[in-house]
Amino acid sequence: MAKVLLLDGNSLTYRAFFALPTDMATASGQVTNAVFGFTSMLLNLARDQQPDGIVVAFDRPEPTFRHHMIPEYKAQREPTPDLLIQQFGLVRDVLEALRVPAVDVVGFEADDVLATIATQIADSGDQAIIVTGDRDIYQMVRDPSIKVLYNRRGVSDYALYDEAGIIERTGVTSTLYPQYAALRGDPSDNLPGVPGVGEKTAAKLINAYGGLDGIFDHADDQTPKLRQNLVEFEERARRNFDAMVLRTDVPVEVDRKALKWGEVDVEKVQQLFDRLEFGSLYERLSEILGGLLPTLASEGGVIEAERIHVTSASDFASHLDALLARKEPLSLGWSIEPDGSLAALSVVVNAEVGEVIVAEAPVFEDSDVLSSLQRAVATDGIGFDAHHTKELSRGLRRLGLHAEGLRADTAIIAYLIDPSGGRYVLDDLLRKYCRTELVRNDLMSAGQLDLGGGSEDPLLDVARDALAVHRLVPVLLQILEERSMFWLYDQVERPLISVLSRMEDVGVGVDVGELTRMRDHLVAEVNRLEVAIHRTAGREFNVNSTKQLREILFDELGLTPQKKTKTGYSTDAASLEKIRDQHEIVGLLLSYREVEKLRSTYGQGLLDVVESDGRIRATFNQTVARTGRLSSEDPNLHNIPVRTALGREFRKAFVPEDGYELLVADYNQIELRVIAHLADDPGLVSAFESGQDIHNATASSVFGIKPEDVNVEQRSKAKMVSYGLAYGMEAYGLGQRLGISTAEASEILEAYFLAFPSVKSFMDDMVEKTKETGYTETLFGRRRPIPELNSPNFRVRQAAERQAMNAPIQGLAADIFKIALVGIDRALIKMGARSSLVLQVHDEVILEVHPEEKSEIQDLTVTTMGEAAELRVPLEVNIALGPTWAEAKS
DNA sequence: GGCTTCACG
DNA sequence: ACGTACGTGAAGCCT
Repeated sequence: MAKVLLLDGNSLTYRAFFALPTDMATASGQVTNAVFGFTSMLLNLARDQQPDGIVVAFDRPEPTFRHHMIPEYKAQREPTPDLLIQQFGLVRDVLEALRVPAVDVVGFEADDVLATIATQIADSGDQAIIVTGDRDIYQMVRDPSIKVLYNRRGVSDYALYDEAGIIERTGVTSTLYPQYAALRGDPSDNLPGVPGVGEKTAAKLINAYGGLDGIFDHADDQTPKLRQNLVEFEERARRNFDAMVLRTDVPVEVDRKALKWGEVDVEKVQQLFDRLEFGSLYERLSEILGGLLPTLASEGGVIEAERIHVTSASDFASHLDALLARKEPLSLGWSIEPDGSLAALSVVVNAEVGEVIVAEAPVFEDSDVLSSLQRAVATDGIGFDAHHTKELSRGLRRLGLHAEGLRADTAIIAYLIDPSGGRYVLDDLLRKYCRTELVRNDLMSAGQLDLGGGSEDPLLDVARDALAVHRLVPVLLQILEERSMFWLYDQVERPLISVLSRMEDVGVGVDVGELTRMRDHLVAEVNRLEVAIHRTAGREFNVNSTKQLREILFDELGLTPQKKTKTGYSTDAASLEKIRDQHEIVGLLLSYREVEKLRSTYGQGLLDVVESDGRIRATFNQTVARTGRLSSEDPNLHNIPVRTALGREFRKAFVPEDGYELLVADYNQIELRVIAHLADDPGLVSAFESGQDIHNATASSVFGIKPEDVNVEQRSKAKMVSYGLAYGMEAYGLGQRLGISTAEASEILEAYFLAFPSVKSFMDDMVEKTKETGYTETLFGRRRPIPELNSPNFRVRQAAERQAMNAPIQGLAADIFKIALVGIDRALIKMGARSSLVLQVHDEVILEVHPEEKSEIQDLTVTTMGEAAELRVPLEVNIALGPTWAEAKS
């Protein structure tokens, strides 16, 4: 039998407000007496009653009566003070953080809602305890399923009533209480009853005649004075009665399965209780929850590395062995030399006293150290936690160690919790999630000169990192669990770290000779074009300077400016394209821009980063893109040219290891398929199921013509619409890109939404849902907060709406792709392949495959990618092999 | 370090 | 009247 506490939010907050002084306020001046009192009551109740669930109901007047935010409590009272009104919002915030449902129903008061819910609970065989300072609720008491915890006064004076208790207190049974109260009135509420009828008389009359009807039928039997009052005030008593009877048919449904007291939103509780300066309540809550909450900063949370052992190899190995015997995951800190080798490693020994062991590079050459370390970080070992483990695992790999036993990567988890969170520096995370400061300067004695250039003691910092990780891990893991994001972490992001780590190590082969030839050719072209541009302009200038270029084009040559940027007229390609006819220079500039871009970013840029073994090793970021995608830097291998013939040449310079081939596989239209799935649009789904060219099919639907009659132009328009739509594009933008008028673009858009109506409603629903929750969510639980959705700035809000439409689409595509990547890697390991993954580009994977493994890997790649997720439409994969990236593109 | 431009999905 | 497609990273100019 479950026990549920039902609280009257209005009544209790009201009581708390008048019981506690209003000078109780935060440093910033917010009065908190009522919200404090209410929260304190709730925590006491939770502690004393040990309920399974808690629900809080609030009054919700009809909108027409809304001259006040809440009704004047019990009608005839003085207006509710503003200081109290302010705090109702805070009470709701507290409830949200505690994950206690707050219920209100338009047109009903809290006690009607509670009466209804209590009846539902009782009917299903569970127990309800209603907590309120309003005596009307007495009528709801039923043995044994409904009890009332009546708040007599203040915040801690309660009486628990069962049926016997009600009879003892009032002299009548709970069911007769409304009639009793109607007669005697409620002096404390200024509600008059029948004069001359007090508690005793009311009870006597009710019990003698069974109710108001009987009493008024027998009025003649009473003493003359009583009789006269009864006759005179019958109508008042009956009115009282009508107002007194609680409704048990309020349209309200509480999800009983979700009713679980105790699973609080740790992050929100921390933030809110910190803001409200509820340090003591936070401690009490933590105690009630069994000490699960991390310390608040206001409680003086500071951690410091107290004792550091920089040990010899044998010391370090034996320390590690002792730690291994504990069978608990190690908390590690690390630092890496510029060359990528492991510089230092730290391990928490005793977090309480800040004891950490640290070892420096030469120690890692020792075979005992290596074997102990390998046991620590192996899959079948006890595992480890650390920050940014991709870099750590690359450092360990250079020592011949396989760090596959990762449990928590604090950077990755922090990213999953909030992908907009910036750089994920340990100190910041510790402050944010543990309200704890990491002491970074204890060796820096006063008067010592800071010469700059980093920390005064890098080894100590490495030790502190390990302590920070140790503190953070339980908090972060709990948040993942609370948000049902553990699967995404454990099955996708965590294994992906190792995949990316090895891809970075493997790198991708480059034909330096080919690349150099291309670069040289481009340099010559750029020079040729530059001369031509200077000649045409009539003088020399820096063509790469938009500022100087603006002068030439718009001042000296008098060309027509198209649009403005923050600093002046734009010279971007779209603008230049429009004025191509106005002057010979424009075409030259467009060519120059194309060639110069290729020369600098790709020709020179790639040559600059080729390593001595003829390979390029980029960094694949897993904590950058807010949608869940990966990114690539140093160099960016996600934007190697492909759209123009000249640019595409660069892909010929991407080659496999000698004797291998490149295998390229990409998803066909994955984002559109994701839209079809999410919107569940019949037209779009069937277009994909039929297997025909999707843009052709779309054009056919949009323009109302047969698929075979669709011309190139119509197909490209349809394609543009399909993609633009995933970004929340409007008619203007479509028009710009199609080179047609906004009106014409608007017609095409309308036709599209007419042909695929679910797509439109899906987009609208996304924005609506995100406004409510504050974040978008993919099918696999990846979240992206979009707070700007409620911005008062129209422009900001509109941009946020587009993000809310796009994030679930791009995010789900990213989820699917990551799942596929992990799956492919796993399959390669399982078959013991010599072939390796070398690149990934959002929906495309590139492997270098050994000829003998070709067909097996081709099969497993197609299968793994195709089965990465089960959508309403098939996931189609294009795959091809070749001697270069260019030639392996189908 | 901000701005502009442009490469990719 | 204004602004107008999501997500990245790099090069180069300029303050």
